[in-house]
Amino acid sequence: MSDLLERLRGRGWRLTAQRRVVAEVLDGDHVHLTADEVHARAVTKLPEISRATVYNTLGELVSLGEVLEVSTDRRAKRYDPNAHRPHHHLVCAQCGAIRDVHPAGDPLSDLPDSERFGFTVSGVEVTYRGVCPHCAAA
Amino acid sequence: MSDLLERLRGRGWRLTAQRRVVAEVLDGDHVHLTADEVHARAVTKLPEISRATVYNTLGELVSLGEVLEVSTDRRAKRYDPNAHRPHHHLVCAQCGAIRDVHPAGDPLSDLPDSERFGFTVSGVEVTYRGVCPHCAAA
DNA sequence: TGCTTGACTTAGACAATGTCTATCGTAGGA
DNA sequence: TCCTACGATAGACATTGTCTAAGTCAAGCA
Repeated sequence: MSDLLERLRGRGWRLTAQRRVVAEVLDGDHVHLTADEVHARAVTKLPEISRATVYNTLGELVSLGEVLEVSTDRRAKRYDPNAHRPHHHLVCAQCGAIRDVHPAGDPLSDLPDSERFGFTVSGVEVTYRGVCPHCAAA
Repeated sequence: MSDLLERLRGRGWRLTAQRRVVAEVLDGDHVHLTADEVHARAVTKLPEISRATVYNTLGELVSLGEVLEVSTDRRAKRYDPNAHRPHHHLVCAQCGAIRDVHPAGDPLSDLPDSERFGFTVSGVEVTYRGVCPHCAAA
């Protein structure tokens, strides 16, 4: 994580306590947190941190490419610190659990020119839907 | 569209003026409308239709499998009347335009068991991102 | 070390989207 | 035609995210 802080510093970031805390939260073992969850965890470390700051900081991390935004449902964006390895997501339709997955093949190459309608296609997101073992057992 | 109305009737739907109007709007040539856009168009045909009714009706159409929910951004769900032919979506990152696309290959078969983590995988959504010709020219 | 400055943070209002509830209306069967 | 359960309605409410104006502070510089 100090890697991340150093990288950010190198990009001209002012290193404030709030930003440090947000980075720490994302570095924990819980992945795919919502902005609100990030805020909740950040508050336990720095009670006076505001919601706007968390949103701002997450937005900055995303635009710097350090964190990915994931939109697997309409409820809330989730933030995926695993930005440096391309991957897709597998989502439980019942409990919302998310796993990173690495399918074979490249969906981009599956889209022929005739299906691109003149678009400059730059990326693709794949979301698998299913039921996780825990929900299936219940 | 009368097809659709007949199908719905066959499923025990009560055929009200409001539901008829929502179905008509979806049957128009504009695809991928948001709930709000559907409401706006419905109001021109039936001024007293309420927002809740549009939401309810769309939700019912979705659960009946007559319409697909599409979530290409965090702004709003969109409703895709093209539910009977499997397809994916190509979205302009600038203006939000959406096209239906039919890529080759089947992403489901690209996900090996070792990457399923015990999930029962039932579906997959693929969203291509890019810039449409119109925005590229601007 | 002690200023200065502009970037950062804050609280809270606001906006957009969607959901819920209590009440009223009506489609369709008897 | 009348009844009744299902559907529609208005509007409050919830959630998520954005914006603004004012205060605060990290980092560079003397």
